Amino acid sequence: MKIATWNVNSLKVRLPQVIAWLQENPTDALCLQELKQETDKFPLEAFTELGYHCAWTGQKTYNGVAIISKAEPADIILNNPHYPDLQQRLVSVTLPSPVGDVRIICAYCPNGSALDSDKYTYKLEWFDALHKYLEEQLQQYPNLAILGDYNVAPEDRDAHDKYSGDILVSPPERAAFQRLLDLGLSDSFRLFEQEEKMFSWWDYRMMGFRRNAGLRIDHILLSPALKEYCTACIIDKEPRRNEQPSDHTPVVATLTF
DNA sequence: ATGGCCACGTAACGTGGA
Repeated sequence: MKIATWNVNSLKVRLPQVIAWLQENPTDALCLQELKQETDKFPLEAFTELGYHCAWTGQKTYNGVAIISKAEPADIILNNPHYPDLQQRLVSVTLPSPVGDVRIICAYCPNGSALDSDKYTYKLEWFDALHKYLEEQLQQYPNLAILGDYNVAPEDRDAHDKYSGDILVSPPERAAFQRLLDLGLSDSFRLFEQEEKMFSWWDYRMMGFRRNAGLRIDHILLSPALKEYCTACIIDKEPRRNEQPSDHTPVVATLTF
């Protein structure tokens, strides 16, 4: 089973790239963030033609998340029942697997903007609410994976030099991320030996990708039960080389049952 | 040369992203 996450920064613009990527990389569950389109504008047919099912929620201009899956999703939950939020950032589904149900959660965590911003406060609150939701979901679903754009680089090695103490790497943000790990979740990327300076996002400006001036902020977290089946986690930098790329690139985990 | 962005909505910039 392959599961993946990709912040596409506008599904309207990136749809051909997502379709091409899926054709090259058959994936059991692909979590997309930043659809930037209303729920009823979602290009369902493009995915159904490829044999995929979809669960999604969108809004105009901002946010929006989707889970594209080979199997039909069950028990779909949109947003966080513990956190009334107009911003569409969370979708959860259950998929079948050889070892039973697997809960897949797709998250687009807030950016936070700046340390003195109201958006930063919102970000930390949002993480607290996510923690509560995950705690509950983990009790219900031992096989759980939460994939998405966390907008947190967990450690110094996950950030290019120029980032220190600022937004995306500040201690409170890292603590919020760590509290998720403290639920028993594992950062699948760190289960394996990896090259140094591996990032999942690069600024469009200042030749960020060329200089590899990036951040690792897109993660796949696995519950203790699911972690046992994880045999690989890679960052696929190829789509970042596309014409008109997203500033994020996919992260892919392999589960071998 | 040490910097040069991108997408959206509404109509030439302002906002947000990270």
